Amino acid sequence: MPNSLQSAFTKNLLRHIDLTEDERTALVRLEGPSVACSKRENIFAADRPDDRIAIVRSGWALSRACSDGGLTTITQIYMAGDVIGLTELGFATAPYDTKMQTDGTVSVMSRQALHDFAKEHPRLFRLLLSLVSLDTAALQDRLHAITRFSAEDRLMHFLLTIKAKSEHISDHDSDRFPLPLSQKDIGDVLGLTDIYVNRLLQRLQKGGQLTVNRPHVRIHDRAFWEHKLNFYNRFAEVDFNWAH
Amino acid sequence: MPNSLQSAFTKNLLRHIDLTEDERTALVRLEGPSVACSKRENIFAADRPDDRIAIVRSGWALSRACSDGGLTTITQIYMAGDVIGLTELGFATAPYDTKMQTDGTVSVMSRQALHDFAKEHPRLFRLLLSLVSLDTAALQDRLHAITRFSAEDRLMHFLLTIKAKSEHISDHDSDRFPLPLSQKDIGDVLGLTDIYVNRLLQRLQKGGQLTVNRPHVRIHDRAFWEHKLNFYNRFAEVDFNWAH
DNA sequence: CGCGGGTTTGAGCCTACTCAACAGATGTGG
DNA sequence: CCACATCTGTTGAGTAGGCTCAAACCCGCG
Repeated sequence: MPNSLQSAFTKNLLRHIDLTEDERTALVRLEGPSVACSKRENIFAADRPDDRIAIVRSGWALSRACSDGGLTTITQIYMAGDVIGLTELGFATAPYDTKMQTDGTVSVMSRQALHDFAKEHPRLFRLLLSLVSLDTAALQDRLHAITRFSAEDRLMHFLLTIKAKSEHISDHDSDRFPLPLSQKDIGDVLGLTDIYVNRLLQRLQKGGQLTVNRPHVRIHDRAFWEHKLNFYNRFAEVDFNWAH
Repeated sequence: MPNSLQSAFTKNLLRHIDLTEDERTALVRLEGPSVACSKRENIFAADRPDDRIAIVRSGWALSRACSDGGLTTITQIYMAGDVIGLTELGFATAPYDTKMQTDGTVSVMSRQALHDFAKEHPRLFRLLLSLVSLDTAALQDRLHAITRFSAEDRLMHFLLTIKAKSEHISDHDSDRFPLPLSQKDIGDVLGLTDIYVNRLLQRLQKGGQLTVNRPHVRIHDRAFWEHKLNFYNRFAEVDFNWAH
């Protein structure tokens, strides 16, 4: 199969292991057909039982936790090749709303299909679990950052994480990377107000540490920031020995 | 097998499904022998490769994220019956330090053993994944609380979570529950200073909302707090239909 | 009895928030 | 294609929730 026709999901797995022809077709079958989803469109709703999972083929999706009073937190960020729903297998109804953040395409399938897939291809399923654990570790890193870092450090930590994740998904070596989030959204990731995010972004730009060129961002001295924040690139660390 | 001899882990699973005799013995074999661990003893270290997982038989264990400057965050709280390491399968080295918080006992096993277990008992393995997802949801709830709640609400949210989790593990219906954490530790969960935690606890006690009787705590009007905070008891929601 | 870990109290300060207003983009319907 | 509404970004001024620093206290333990 020509490389260009492989889904982001398949490419994601190929980055870590070789796939047999059989496994490739199983992946294609698992993903099934994809549907176009436009910005803001709902994928999973936290108020309606839904026994499915989804794979993002293109675009970004976000999960949000909301409580009354308009307090919202963006709990997860999904990019092309990510699976939505693997951390929600124990729930009849998704714990959070998940919506498209950009236009994109998504494949939706039943948990049953995943179940069957796991039975046929235990090795791939284990790889999937390993990849999920990267996101969980990144989530805990973010928890630590939000819990203990200053606002500026939180912002930089977030930008480093997005950079790390987006280059894990599609390796482009430039320091430039996409960030299709409003300042309000960034605040909802970091626990800051949009106004303060604005001031931080300006300060970083005036200090020559960052260039914002919506919807793209460039970090000027990545290594310096990674060192300063003790940043671990969780997505670069995948170990898959246990599965063989 | 007499009920009293079953491990906390087995009891945990039994709360959700019936087990065949075969499955019970497989669980016993998976857990293997347990070792006593005293307070503060290390289980997994973030600086040494370790290809294992652990099951807590008794006592509490905590994972901590630390960065220089003494900033630490408690990322996970493990109680009897919990599995440590299922969210770290993609790492050769554990992303965080995990230590006993109280004296207790723990069973340690290789990922390979888990792998074999999953092959033999896919149904139980899926249940395990479902249970892991509860903790991940609780983690995201905590992220939301820390991100957007006031210090007092964060504290109450945390107490509700501990209460919910501890009664999920061993059902006692009293409003009293164990909390073997210092005020500094609580601060490390919530992103507050020990001093401020102290003031909050006193305020709640003086307001007649809470009784602290170390190492136990009693919430006086749980329903009121759950309503006020929009609290979801994730541990009460387990759905396991997808696995059958 | 001295020591260390944990808790308690007080005083002052700073980070990040609130409120308010405007400017620029984006989008939508007529 | 314009007019209006909405969303996003920008700027200023004042505020407060939770922090810092410092010191005392309590209690179990060697």
